[in-house]
Amino acid sequence: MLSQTAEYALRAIVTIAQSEGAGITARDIARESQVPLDYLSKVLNSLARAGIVNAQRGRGGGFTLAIPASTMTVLDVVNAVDPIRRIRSCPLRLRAHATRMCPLHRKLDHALALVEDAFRSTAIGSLCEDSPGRHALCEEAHHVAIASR
Amino acid sequence: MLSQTAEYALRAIVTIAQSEGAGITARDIARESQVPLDYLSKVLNSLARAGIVNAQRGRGGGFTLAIPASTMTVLDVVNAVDPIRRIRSCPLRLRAHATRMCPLHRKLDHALALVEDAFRSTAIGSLCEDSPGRHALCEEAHHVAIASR
DNA sequence: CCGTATCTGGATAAGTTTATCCACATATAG
DNA sequence: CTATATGTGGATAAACTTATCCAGATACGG
Repeated sequence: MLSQTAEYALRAIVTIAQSEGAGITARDIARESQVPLDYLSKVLNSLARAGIVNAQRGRGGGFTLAIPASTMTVLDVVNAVDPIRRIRSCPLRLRAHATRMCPLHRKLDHALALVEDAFRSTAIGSLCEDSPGRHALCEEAHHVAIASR
Repeated sequence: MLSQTAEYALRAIVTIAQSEGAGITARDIARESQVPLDYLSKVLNSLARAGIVNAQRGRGGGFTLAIPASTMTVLDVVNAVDPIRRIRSCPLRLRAHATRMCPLHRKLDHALALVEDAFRSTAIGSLCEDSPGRHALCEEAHHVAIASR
């Protein structure tokens, strides 16, 4: 549902947010978030142009958040690289479909709205807090990794 | 968010559902739902193999729903052509990310769950009912179409 | 000023989705 | 039985996304 690019962008943002504001290089982000460096560079570039992160070139450079993690939302990040496109008019563009297709597209747009709302109400900062004992996903991944050896 | 293929499949299903159970040819579905015929054929084929529709070859043939419109859900159709893939384990597959990436993926999966629920709770039949006065999308599309002349 | 670390961005390739073309199988009407 | 309408499916192309490579610009440390 989410593009690979958006997934990478979110991983990168979380990694930057967790670097304690000190700045972190693309190379380190790539390693920590398991994203191919060269592709990540493009993504980070998009985020910089969107004003989501600050890029600092040269020795000692790297990336920092341009917006506080407590304020920046998942939606901000997703929209910067791969905007959620709400369905605002019938793709068929025919009045005749007012009673035939549009109930469908209203439903689909409603689902998009749910996602948009969920993303908008989730601050990046809230993804960086330690909440011990509730790490279901990664625990499971760990077991799977072991099982598949 | 939804693939073009899923959008086409849903349009096709709604069109079949509205054909009053008499059966409708791929050509007619393509015309009514504004989907390229040759591509639609593949999609209909997938739906047939998934048991969503019945295909009847030869003269007088066409497609009918294999499940009542009141029972078939949007999720059934979407999953037949382009399944919603929930995030059941951390894509990074590292225990070290239990506290660093997984809060993100839990959130993303939660959004997927919202969409899945919305799709599962919407029967195709409910998209075929006339509900006069609430056709915002197509009305707007009509205006846009006029304005862009 | 020099050397190196870093981001920037163009070029290209690989992979996936979407679209098109067309020969063939199948069923019905007459 | 023949002619025609229809779905099936393989081959191919076009478009888009994702990935890789690498030369260049920029900034800092010494």
